Amino acid sequence: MSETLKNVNPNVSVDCVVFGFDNEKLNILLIEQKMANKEKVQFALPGDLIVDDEGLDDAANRVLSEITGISGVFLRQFKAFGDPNRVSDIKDLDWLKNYRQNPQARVITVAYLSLVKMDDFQPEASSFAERVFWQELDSLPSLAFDHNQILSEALDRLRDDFVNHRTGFELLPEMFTLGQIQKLYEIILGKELDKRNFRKKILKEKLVSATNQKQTGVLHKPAILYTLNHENI
Amino acid sequence: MSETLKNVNPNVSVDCVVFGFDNEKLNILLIEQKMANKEKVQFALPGDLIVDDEGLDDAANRVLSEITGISGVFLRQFKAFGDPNRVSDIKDLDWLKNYRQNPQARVITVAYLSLVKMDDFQPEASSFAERVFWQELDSLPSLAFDHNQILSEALDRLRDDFVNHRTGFELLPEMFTLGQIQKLYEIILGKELDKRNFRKKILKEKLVSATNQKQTGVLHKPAILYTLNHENI
DNA sequence: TCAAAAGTGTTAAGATTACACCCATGG
DNA sequence: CCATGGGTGTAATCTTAACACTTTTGA
Repeated sequence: MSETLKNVNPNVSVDCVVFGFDNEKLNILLIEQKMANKEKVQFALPGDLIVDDEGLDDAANRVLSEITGISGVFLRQFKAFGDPNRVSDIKDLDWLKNYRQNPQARVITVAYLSLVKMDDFQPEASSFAERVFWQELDSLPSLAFDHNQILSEALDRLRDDFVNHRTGFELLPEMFTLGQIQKLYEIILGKELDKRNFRKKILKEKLVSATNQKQTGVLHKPAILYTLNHENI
Repeated sequence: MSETLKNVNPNVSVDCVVFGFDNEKLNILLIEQKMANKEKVQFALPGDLIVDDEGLDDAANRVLSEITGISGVFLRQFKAFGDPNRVSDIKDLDWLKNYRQNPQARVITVAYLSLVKMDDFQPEASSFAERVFWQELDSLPSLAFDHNQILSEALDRLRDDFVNHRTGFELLPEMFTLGQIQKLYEIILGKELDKRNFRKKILKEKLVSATNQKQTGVLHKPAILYTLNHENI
């Protein structure tokens, strides 16, 4: 570890909640902690202490990249978590003793949120991660620290941003069908939508433009392919 | 100062953006820094380092109370600010040397937001505040650190919360007229609203109930007084 | 009688919701 | 010929926006 060189701030960390979309379900990027005692292994969000000459946004990008190999995603700050006991649960003690100079230090974490296409990224574990993997959101394990709580608040915020601030379109392929974009909405919002009403709305808002191409090789009527209208998002 | 006793965390502070409503304008609670050299005095948001056994929300309430005497307000976290140079501007050096054990320490601040009725609070300066006062939002001075930026983001968030999450009704007196509530909206949103449409909407949403009382002593047709419907907010 | 804010309805346009059938393709 | 998802329109309801005159009071 290069922590001694980098002048780590012992009191402030960042944690990254990266949602991944695979056209079917929402997933969440988790790490398995690297521990000598296999019984003490836990799952966690990728996150680590910041270093003293970087901003919070930079720290979030660096940490995500160092632990999971994922870089170039848009990470958005959503909340700071600062319960004085958030890193003093007995379950987390072994990990802290292994990886923190001062395991008792109180740590405030600034949580970041992102939503990506799973296909675009090949997570590779490094640093204190034994393994990095995508976990389906509807079968989440219990996580280290207060990471279940952070994740739950992240999901609320993700949905809010998706409807109110039109984020999330970057999840679509270059060309896509109206069925695909509807499915994206349904998965993120966790509910079904009316096909005709959905199409009317998307087309009226001019979020997408039809190309002159169609799907091929599908076992049903091929759909018209659309592209994003970046100006109107 | 009791900082040495309280085990202050040198790296994390809270700052409180308290908006005050006086039925006419939006104001903001500022302090004037206590400094021997009167030429170095600056205005700032009330804020200070956290201590190590309190949560962030608790810290915000404590700090606001210690510096300004104001307590019992609902403070809502809205963003962490962590630019590595946010407390290293030359203009802030004298204050830091006077009041911080380690003036070079990098400080991440967690910013809180509140909106109160000015009449309900009598700010009283203590700690490093020479003076505490309400400043009209449309004639803001230049502030210490990055406090102008924090304030600007707080205002965006205040407006967003006001329309989307129905906060702010606590600013009304026990009984109020529809004209008063409309003015509240107009001041916070910074724009005029149509009287008939506004009334229709407020009444349809059942946010308020008419009482059988009216204004007295006004130089115009007396208005019906309303109370809040707390269930529907 | 004047000034000041209260109070009041209608219309047009746009947005939202509910709902059912035929179409084109590959297997 | 069948299974699959693609594609389409209408009517009812609700929401939003624009707009002007009369009322009640105290000075």
